Amino acid sequence: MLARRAATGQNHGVMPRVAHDPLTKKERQAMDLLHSMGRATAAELQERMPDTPNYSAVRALLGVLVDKNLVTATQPEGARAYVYAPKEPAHKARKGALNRLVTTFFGGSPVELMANLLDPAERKISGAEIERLQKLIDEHKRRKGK
Amino acid sequence: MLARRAATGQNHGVMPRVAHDPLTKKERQAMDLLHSMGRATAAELQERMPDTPNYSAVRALLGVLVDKNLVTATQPEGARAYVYAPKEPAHKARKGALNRLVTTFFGGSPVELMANLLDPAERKISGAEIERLQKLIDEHKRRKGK
DNA sequence: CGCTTTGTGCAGATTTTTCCGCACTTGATG
DNA sequence: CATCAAGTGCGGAAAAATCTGCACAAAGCG
Repeated sequence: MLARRAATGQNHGVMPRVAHDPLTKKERQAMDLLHSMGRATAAELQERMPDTPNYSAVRALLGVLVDKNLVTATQPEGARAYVYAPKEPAHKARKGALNRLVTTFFGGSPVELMANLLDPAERKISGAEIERLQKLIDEHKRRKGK
Repeated sequence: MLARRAATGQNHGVMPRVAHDPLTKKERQAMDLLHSMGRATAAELQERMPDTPNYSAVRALLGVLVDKNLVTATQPEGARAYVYAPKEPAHKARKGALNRLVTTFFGGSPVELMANLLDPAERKISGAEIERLQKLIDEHKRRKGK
């Protein structure tokens, strides 16, 4: 695929689509999956896709993602199948998603979000985890306070 | 609109589409806005929509959301224009979004997420906020720890 | 009243997404 | 070497989403 090569390596002739327009339904699914998986081949992704679409369909989907410059496709040395991965570094993607969530659901207040995570009697958080969290907060206090 | 009436009130004949299938691009935008706004008329929503689509387009969009049973359309007593609002109670919507985020970006670890919110030297959190957070944690410790 | 504004209810047209098939290539296998 | 399995690169077709343009109703107003 021409587009893939262009997106993966340095591209000259063809400026890839700007695409800060939100993603398509399937595109979003694929991206989320890729983010949680780190990287995957078309086949691997297909497995975890809702309604498991046709292999060709998945490949096509990945193709547009590559065209949009959101995903890289690289061919591992000894392997035949392309491996796809989100182009945006994980930490940035996280930050973005987090900000979006905070503003659309928690009126811009991160603590409000955290409250939600802590509160609902859902023992989702282990003691050890809480300790870690406590340390983070201490740290934060130290850095900021005085 | 027939569909709207059916969705808003008790619907007999027509089972609305199940629709926990992911939302469309525009649908997602609209839902997010509605969530952050609480409620809005078609015109109000239109204003805040990216690329400000045609009024008819917005109305159509809202229409499908109503059909999918994700949004209610009610006609306030003295007013002419319908007012649209997310059907799912805010706290549930939040929880859902949060869970999704945690699993797709933070390997299922809420604390990892919080760390991200605390860490990056981004003074997003005021001292007072931190205090509140600290209290929440104390609370959590008390409830859980023996 | 007439006129203007703001909305509603369709019914399609248009544009995007999404899906699929097929010819071809390549590595493995017996 | 013949055959299979797994991939790839298109090229459209099929389905969905999105947008738009009326015609008509109800209020607001000079």
